[in-house]
Amino acid sequence: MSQILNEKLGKLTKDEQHLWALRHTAEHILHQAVKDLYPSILLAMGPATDEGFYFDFDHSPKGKTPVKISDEDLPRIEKRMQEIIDANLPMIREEVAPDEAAKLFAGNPYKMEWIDEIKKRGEKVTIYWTGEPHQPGSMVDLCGGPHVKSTGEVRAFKLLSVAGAYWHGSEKNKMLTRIYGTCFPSKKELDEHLHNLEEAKKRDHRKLGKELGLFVFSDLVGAGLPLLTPKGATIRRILERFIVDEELRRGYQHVVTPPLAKVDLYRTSGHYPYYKDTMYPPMKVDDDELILRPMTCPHHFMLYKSQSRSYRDLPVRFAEISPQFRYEKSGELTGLMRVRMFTLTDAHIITPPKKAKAEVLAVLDLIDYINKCFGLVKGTDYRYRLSLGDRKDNKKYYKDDAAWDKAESVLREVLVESNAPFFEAPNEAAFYGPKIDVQMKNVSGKEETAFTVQYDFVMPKRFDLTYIDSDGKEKQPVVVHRASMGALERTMAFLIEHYAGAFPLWLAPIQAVVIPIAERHNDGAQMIVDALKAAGIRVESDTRSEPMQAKVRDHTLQKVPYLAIIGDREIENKTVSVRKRGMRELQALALSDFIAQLVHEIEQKTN
RNA sequence: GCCUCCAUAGCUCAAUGGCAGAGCGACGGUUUUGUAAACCGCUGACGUCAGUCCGAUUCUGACUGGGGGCUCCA
Repeated sequence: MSQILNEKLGKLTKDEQHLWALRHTAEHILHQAVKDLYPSILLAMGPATDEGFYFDFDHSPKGKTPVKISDEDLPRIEKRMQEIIDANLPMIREEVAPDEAAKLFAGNPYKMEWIDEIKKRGEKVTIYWTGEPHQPGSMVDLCGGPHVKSTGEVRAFKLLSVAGAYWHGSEKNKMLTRIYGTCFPSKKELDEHLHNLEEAKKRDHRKLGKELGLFVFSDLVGAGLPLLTPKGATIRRILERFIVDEELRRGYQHVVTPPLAKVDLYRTSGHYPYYKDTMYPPMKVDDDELILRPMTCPHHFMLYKSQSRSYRDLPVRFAEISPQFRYEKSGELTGLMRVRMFTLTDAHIITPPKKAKAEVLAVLDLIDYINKCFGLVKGTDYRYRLSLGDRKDNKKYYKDDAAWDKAESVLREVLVESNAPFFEAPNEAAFYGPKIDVQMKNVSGKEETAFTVQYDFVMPKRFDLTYIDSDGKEKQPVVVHRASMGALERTMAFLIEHYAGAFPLWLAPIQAVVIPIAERHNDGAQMIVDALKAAGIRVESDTRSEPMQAKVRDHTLQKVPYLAIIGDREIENKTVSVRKRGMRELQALALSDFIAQLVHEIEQKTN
């Protein structure tokens, strides 16, 4: 642990190291303040982070009356922190023998657990004093640092929120109280950071989804079950058509299979024991048990098995816009990001092992193409995660060490060869094999898997998938599972946030609004609408009895890409006055030129 | 699921242990307008179920839904 930290610190610039030390110190000031205000509380642990710092407290130690800390208490804690800062206490490092440390932290099981570990390694314990060592009123904590010299150097900090967090991150352990805060070298930088957080909230897909009328939720329908409005459904339809067309172009065959099946299908696949908790309970129908599908793979395997397959037919690439159902825990649901019924742009590529690598490469190429169309930049907007298994964990992962080694090295080679920025994540694989995940950050900086490519050597065995090779012998293929455009719900959430609701023309649910200035221009406006519709443009006219300024304002707020104003002048000159989103100056265009411009822009998929 | 906070009209927000108020929207009318909000009128809400109280939108609890986290995940 400390080794990893040291490596990380070694790579930081001087300024970054200073920031790290400041945040670490702020964290000590926090727990000192909390201990002052709530003497019965126990310190667990807390780090400095890229965004600030946090600390976990046990608010209800054994034998003590539990205390409750809520957001309302933060100002009080901040005030106490400021007093500690004003006192300008020194931060003093000391190395002590584990047994001596044990005396200092007697009665704190969290610290003792840590000290025991250090003792087992035969190392000394590094502690930090806030104030003079071993003096009454001085605070001490187990900590490797680094810190600034004294608390007075912390000039700009803010506590942000209170949260629950499990000790060691395991839901089997006790839930502790976590306090998040942040800290910067100057007030100005802190304010800037807080301002950025506010700005980020404005592009939250849940807020924009409501403001732009893209989707809603209903208490009666249920949590995690979004209803797409006509506008939201339009975006979804564009995405579907786009991905289906692109996949057909790239040699996929699109199929349709039912979103429910017998439970036995999932027993055969082996999904059932792994996914039971997130699957909806079986429905008894006559003598069968049916289940809403949590994934599509077995359906596609049944299609594959419906006839004998020759090596000449392989790879077979079955794709589907596939609704699937997972009972996510209530606390995990978030807008369109995480829902209980989602639509995966799914496919299963069944291929001889030796062609698997080329197939994975082709999938990465497709993903890069899709992201390019979305204006997403590799490395900044998304990065790859090589999600690996754990040979020791036979419960979570199918046991076949040689197959895992092979599969992981194939995926790693693909990433290296395609020059993709990636990082490796142990213990993130599917139970049937390793994956390459395309990771994107949402508006609050949380990283989620957007798209995925998985190498599967287990299902072919389970389902006895075979093909006849050129030597006439029956062989076993491997399966590449992939979601090229991920789950449409989640992808929409990412796109809403990425574009801040100002969709490029090809994705905009309403591409243009024609605005007649007065009632006598309504017919003229309708002619323009008809012409644009004939060219395939999603257009509406706004014939409300409102001033033109009001109409311009409304559609500007709705982030409509193009407004076309029609009045006496335009009708006389046979033009339209075009106002493009985000542009001040207007363009007077012949109708045919306007249409040509729109059609071109849609084809280019540019902004 | 767990910790914590929240829930007032279609939306954004007030107020209150004793008959809930505004702006926008919707609706009806007047107006027919030159690039980010015309005018008049009218409509409309205390999430659900219990409890405390003479009386609950307000206090308590449960449920439902939502936010911030944890766990989990496409």
